[in-house]
Amino acid sequence: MEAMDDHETNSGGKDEAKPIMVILMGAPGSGKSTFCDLVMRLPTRRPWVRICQDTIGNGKAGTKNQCLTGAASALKEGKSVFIDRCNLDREQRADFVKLVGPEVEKHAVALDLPAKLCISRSVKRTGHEGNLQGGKAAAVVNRMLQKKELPKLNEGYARITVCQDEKDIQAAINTYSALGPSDKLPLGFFGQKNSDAKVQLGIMKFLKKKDPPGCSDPVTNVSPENIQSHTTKEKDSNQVLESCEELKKASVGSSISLENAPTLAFPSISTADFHFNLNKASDIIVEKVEEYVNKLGNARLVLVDLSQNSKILSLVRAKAAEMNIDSKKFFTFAGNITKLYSEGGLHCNVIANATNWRLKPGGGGVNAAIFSAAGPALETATKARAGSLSSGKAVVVPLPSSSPLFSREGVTHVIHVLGPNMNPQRPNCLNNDYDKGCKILRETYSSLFDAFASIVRAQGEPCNFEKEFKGEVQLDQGSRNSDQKVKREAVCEADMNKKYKSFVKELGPNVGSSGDGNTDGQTRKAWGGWAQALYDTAMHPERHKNIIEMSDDVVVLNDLYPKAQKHLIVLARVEGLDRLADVQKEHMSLLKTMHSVGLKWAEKFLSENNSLIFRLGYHSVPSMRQLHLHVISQDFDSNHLKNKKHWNSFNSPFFRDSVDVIDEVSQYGKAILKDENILSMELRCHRCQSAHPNIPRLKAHISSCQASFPAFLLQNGRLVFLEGIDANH
DNA sequence: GTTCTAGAAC
DNA sequence: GTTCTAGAAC
Repeated sequence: MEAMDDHETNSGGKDEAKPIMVILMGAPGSGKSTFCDLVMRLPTRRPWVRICQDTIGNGKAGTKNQCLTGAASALKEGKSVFIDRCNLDREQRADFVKLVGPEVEKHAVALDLPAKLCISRSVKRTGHEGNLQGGKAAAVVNRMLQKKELPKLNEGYARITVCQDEKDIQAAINTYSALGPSDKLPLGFFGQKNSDAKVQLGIMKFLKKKDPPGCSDPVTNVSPENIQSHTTKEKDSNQVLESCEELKKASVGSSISLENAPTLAFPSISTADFHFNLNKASDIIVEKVEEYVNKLGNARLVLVDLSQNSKILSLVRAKAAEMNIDSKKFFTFAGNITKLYSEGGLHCNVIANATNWRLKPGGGGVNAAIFSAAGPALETATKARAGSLSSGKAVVVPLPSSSPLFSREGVTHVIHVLGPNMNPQRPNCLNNDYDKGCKILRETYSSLFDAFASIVRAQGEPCNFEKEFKGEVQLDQGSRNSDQKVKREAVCEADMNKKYKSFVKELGPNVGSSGDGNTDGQTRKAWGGWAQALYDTAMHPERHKNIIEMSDDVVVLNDLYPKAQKHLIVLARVEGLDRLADVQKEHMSLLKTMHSVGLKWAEKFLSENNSLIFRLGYHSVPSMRQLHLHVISQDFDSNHLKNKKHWNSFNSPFFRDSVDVIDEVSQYGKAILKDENILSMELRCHRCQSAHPNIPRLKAHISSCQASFPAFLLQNGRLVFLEGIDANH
């Protein structure tokens, strides 16, 4: 909570007094009323009004509407308000956020204290305004806490403070009581999450379905999106169940937002240590962003600076607005670039590092911060890519999964860039030659955005897919510089050994007949002996039992290790069609046949058990040779489902729905594949999307979760279930 | 794909 | 101490 300990108020601007609305949230007993009392005790500061649902009814139980009316009129009078009610879930808070326009800054202060503490306080107290005391309190608090959703920036708050202990609360009280009538607080997300949170972070966060869009406020400097489920820490299974219900509501009608999109977070290059003129730099940033932002499909660019009062951010913001740059695809963000997800809820899979020519840690600023946050893994991986960097250039470093930036923040790549130096105190200064400086800075941003584009393309984002097939040259900024080792393969450093081993294996006797050659520059694993079973079944079905249907095109068999009550495989019988990556337009009719055969079986199972729900699809990177379609019921009730890979191979974008594959192949001539790396991402319920720390807990949860499936799965026939039987239940 | 198991996490 | 994961062998 460094920010609050410093009493970071900014009374610099002589703005006229502007009221703010502070929405408190916390269980009974968390200390909301005390919080307000303590802040308001100081008469010299900002005029405050406390809107408390327990007292607003004048003896009778107050209503939410009374609170809304009360808050609106206080704000109209120019007073700042505290909304003192539990406000534990998003829906409860939403009406207050919507109450007034962007002219009133909305803050959230969450008093997120241990349940035990709130309960013991509630049980003990007498004379509570809401008359919640004694034995009943425990049950009520418990029930309420199960609904708890920590506030997120995308609900519309300019500032969020999460307090998890008394020290945090005191700091927040200090912050708000020191706030004069025209002072402004730094915006963004403040407050530590429990470091022992059970939430596993992985790349999933870039891919998961999101809250409905539309909460973005172009005036503020915060991301329009935020974390979905940091609230799952320490939840017991009951609580998770409860939150299913909430998510169920939330998932109805939600649409896919850009939060899934690949995102590059970058600092302003050369304007800190290298003293580049801010005005000129902001022109170049906006110019380059405008040039690239529409070439990047859905991918997003985010300019990040540590300070909310950052001059470069406000310059760029103003110029970007002038140029009408799509604020969903480009925005500024005040926060620590190494903690964008964990502290700011912003998902950035790629971050740029303004580094030094030696590509070494240290030197202060962003470079020191990124190297330090990423751990030694980044240094090693960087060394493997390049030994030095010249200005104007960029080098892409895939971040090993061992790096905390990868596991905690979900950063998969760091792009090092070196901008022009205008600081005479530093080596290679351009002596105020801004002609040259601007030219190099432009080149730097081009290198950066090209490098990002190459990552986006390599990840096969649908939005960029078409371009890839129009024969655009794959840019690999990282291997362009002459003074560095050329490593074309965009694989994680951590995978190098494995890949090398499998390459060596490939030379051995185990190689399958249909070449494991390199198409499109990607290394392919050789098939182990154990991986040939399906191939053999396809070629010689007569040698195998367990086959339930056979034709010239396909063989259908029960999966030997079913991962659900019903799990079968529709196997293609074409020689040389080892996996989805081999599928081309010429296989369209085969794909359709496989789909209809799979569908027929799903329908047969449905006729026997109408509560089943099926999904048909392929693994992006199968373990077994020979193209096969999985037809799997969505109960995942099976002892064979044992690990993360099992789960994620059926419940992440790694699983490619047959309907989508058919669309993609017909449109682009091949299917979009996801990397195996995503199999190590966090475990989330396929229905309510709640996160779970391990497989046993996940399985316990899914055995009873009845939440609606995400909207994505309910579309385009991705899920197969009986008409009239609602897949939501 | 599974099985086995060391050692991390609890 | 037990549970769980993840890597290697097959």
